[in-house]
Amino acid sequence: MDDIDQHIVSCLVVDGRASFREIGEIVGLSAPAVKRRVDRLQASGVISSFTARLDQGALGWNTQAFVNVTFRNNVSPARMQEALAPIPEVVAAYTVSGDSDLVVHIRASNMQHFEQALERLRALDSVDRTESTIVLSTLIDRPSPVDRH
Amino acid sequence: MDDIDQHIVSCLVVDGRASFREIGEIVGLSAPAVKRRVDRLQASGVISSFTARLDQGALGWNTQAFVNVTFRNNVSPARMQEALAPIPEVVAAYTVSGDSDLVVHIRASNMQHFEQALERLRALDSVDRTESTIVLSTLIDRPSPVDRH
DNA sequence: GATGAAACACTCACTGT
DNA sequence: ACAGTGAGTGTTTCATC
Repeated sequence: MDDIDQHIVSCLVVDGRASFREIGEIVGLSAPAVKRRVDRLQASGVISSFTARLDQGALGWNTQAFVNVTFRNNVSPARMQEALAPIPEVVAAYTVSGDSDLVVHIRASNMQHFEQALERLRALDSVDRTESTIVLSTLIDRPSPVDRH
Repeated sequence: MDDIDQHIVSCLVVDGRASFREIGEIVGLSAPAVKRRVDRLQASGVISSFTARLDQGALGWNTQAFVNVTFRNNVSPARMQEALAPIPEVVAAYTVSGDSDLVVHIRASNMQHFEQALERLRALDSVDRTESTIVLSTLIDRPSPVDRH
């Protein structure tokens, strides 16, 4: 992972469908050389996948919330992940330090739909309390930077 | 935005670099027909961009937190967005209903780096109080579903 | 890492429905 | 309005140096 790799990755974050030749021109490499590096970056897991970013508002998923979950007893992160993965409305989940044990980011089409998803959450074993923070609007939502730090 | 569009979009979420011919085979269309639809989906904003998803842990950005921000006075979302955009550590920001006014998702390379970013946040005009929730581990982080709801 | 060549994909204008 | 076809161009992907 040298400077050129970093440059290639930042190109692909900006445009995930950029051609290898195009990237090569920017970073000063031939297309096959870029391909080999991208293949290596994917194999090593630095690039986990390529995806289309959607404007969720543009197709109906207008309701989102952060749900702080508190457990009754100790639950392993692995078991919690298993339990959350089947709920499609859960787009992200993090174990956290602080008042609650888990922060779950939920996306739904509307409040009724959100309530359904929340009920599925609350029905999970060991869930003691949930506290929802409804999102009013998304100000920023972007990939994290690749830059050196 | 019919069923075929939805199918195409879900293909592109799974693999953002899939070829139009490949997608066409799955959804039962020719490559040019798929391209025309993808172009239209981008123009209409349903697909906002294509990007590489990175494993942030794999290159050093191991610290993340949710910061609940409370304002002293009323601040317009637009002005808040302007103020937050230049801070690279801010990967997401939402106005919310509840105890605080804003939830800011911050990613940094370590605690010291996070503290720097937090100080930049706290230095913004009209920021009254911040309350940070440190993320211990990421259980789930995935694109939201495209399915009908 | 570069080059060259073959296979493949993209993209256009055009045609048909 | 939308899908398919065909042709020209550009891109990917090898093997080789």
